[in-house]
Amino acid sequence: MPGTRISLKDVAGRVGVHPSTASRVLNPATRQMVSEELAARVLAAAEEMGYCPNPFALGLRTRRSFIVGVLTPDLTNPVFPPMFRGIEKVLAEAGFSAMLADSHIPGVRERTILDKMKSRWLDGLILATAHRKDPLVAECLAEKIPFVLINRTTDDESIPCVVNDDRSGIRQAVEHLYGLGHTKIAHITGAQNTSTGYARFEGFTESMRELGLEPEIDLIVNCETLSETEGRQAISSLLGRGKQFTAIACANDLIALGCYDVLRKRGLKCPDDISITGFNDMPFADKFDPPLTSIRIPLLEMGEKAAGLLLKLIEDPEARIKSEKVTPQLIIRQSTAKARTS
Amino acid sequence: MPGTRISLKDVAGRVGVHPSTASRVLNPATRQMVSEELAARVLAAAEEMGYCPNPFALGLRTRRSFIVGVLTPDLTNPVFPPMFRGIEKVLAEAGFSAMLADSHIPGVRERTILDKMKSRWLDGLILATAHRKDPLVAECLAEKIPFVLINRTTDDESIPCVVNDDRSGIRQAVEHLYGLGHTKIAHITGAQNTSTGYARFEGFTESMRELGLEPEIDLIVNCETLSETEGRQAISSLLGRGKQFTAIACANDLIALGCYDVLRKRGLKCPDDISITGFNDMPFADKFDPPLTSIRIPLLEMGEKAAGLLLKLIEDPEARIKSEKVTPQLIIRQSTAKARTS
DNA sequence: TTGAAAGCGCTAACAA
DNA sequence: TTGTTAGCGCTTTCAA
Repeated sequence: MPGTRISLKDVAGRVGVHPSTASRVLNPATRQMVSEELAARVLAAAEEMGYCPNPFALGLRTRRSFIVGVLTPDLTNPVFPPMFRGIEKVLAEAGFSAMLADSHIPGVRERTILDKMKSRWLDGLILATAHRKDPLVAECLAEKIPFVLINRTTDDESIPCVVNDDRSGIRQAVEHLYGLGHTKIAHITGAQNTSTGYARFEGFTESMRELGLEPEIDLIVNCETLSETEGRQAISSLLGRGKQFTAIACANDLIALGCYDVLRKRGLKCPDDISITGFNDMPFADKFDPPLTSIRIPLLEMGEKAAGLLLKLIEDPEARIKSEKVTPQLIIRQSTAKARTS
Repeated sequence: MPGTRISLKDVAGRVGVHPSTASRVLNPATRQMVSEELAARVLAAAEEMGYCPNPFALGLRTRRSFIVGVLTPDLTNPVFPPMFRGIEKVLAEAGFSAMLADSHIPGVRERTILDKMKSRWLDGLILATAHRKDPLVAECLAEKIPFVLINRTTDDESIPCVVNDDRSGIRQAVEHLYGLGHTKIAHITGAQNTSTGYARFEGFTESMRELGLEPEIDLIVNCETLSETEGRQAISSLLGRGKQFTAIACANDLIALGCYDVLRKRGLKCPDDISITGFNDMPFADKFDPPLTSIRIPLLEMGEKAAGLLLKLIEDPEARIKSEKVTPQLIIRQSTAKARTS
């Protein structure tokens, strides 16, 4: 940026030492090579002159940018801003900045974005875009790029990630519904090629069986995208099958909202006719009509943890990183109620 | 990033030319200096070898990073993700990337973030954090940093910005309420040290007067932060004043949601007892209870325009940039209804 | 403990 | 039209 451009040479000149000496002082790791008295003078001069290392020159030498790339699949999905905030907070504390790209359109744009991020020599990547089998993840792995997955992971469990315990989440929803007397419970899934969609689906069938309820194939509908639109289609399909059910466990809040639309349009009442649970506990879920029972995920914490893992990995690319799984919590509101005994 | 690190020298070596020749070919602006035949060979080699310029070396020479910094005051406020998406889209098309920082806590963190962004030699800045008198904006101006304001502007109208026509927005709300028979209309403002809060307040009093309604000081409450919490406090204060009113024009949807809470807790009905309008038309405003009448802002378009202006400014820092004002639109839902004639 | 010198990869002024 | 050279600002080896 324009303005003050004080170089190391300027600082060194002011103190009357060689630039390399000034460099040694300004780098904490090499500071003890320099006499205390000199170091103090250099430090004072640097401070006074407002010295600030040129990131290009620094990067050219050290191949480090102190920039981390963050890839989100859809920033307007309210789960991502808190995650990003957590990420950025931890990064900033460590002197890193975050480059954010929102792929929005899956597939082609993800590819482009990754290429661009690679070309920028970032120090690492946080990917919120992973699929269960993801060529981009495989590529990062092959190229030994330090990276961490967040929110979703891949089938390869060795990859460092920070995810929510989706099985636990959906189980809490199913048990809650069962506790209200529901036995005919439908599930609208998330995309099965994402770990979240898949884990929630598996968690659903598992917990149903544990309760002695056989999950019925006619009561499960797939959604490829977590959106209101797909939610509307899904519940319409469900209602069209003529199979009775009194509750739906949705893989996501947006899908639940899509269900709200269709129920209202068809004159059905939630929760009187059909109970609905969401997933994510998005902001203002308590303001919906009816307030949505959902699964709260510690999003900020996930972001912080992901950034923490990545920083470790950047420091030592060979480090054994332990993935983290955070625990979600059922938030009961008014979209779920006792099953009608009709 | 690790992996392939093909330098210009490598490409030149393969073709058997001097690195500077290869450089000339790879830079479209200087390509015509090189014979077509040679240029083609260099281009082919670069492509084949997957050459990608080292951004540090490039930046060191050209002082350009092709990175733009974006500062938001609160990314979890749903107006910002669409803006960011618009920004990033236009930037990406021009080969730029976006560094995002969310100040969250106003004041101190904004300062830190700006300092860090400056230290990174970004090519420009998009600030969504501006206050009417903003020392950071003044600083960017003084240091001749290319920057554009988005969403909010400052009192100094010469600064390039992309804002919404807030006066028009609030006027639409007031006229809508008036059309429903409301004459005792309250206003919960946004922070008066932001252009949005101030313009909405001014727009409110202006349009009230134009309708022959004198805005009453007792029916106007200030909010410093656009949050549900402050909205709750504001409407509580309003209700406590004992002055009658049948409608509230809120400066923001979050404030309106805070109002919902208090009304419900006190057993008052919206819109039966009190009509409420929001501002921003946040996602899912149609799903609230009741669906919120609000002012829709073309957020994506604002982001795109802001990025467009900034790119112009980066290309020519002396360019005369014309600020843009986008037009909002009233979206009528069920939080507003005919005034009771009691 | 400090200074000198080389070089990271690139561009641009100057030479040929 | 192409090659040579210098240098952007920094770190790091080597020498003193």
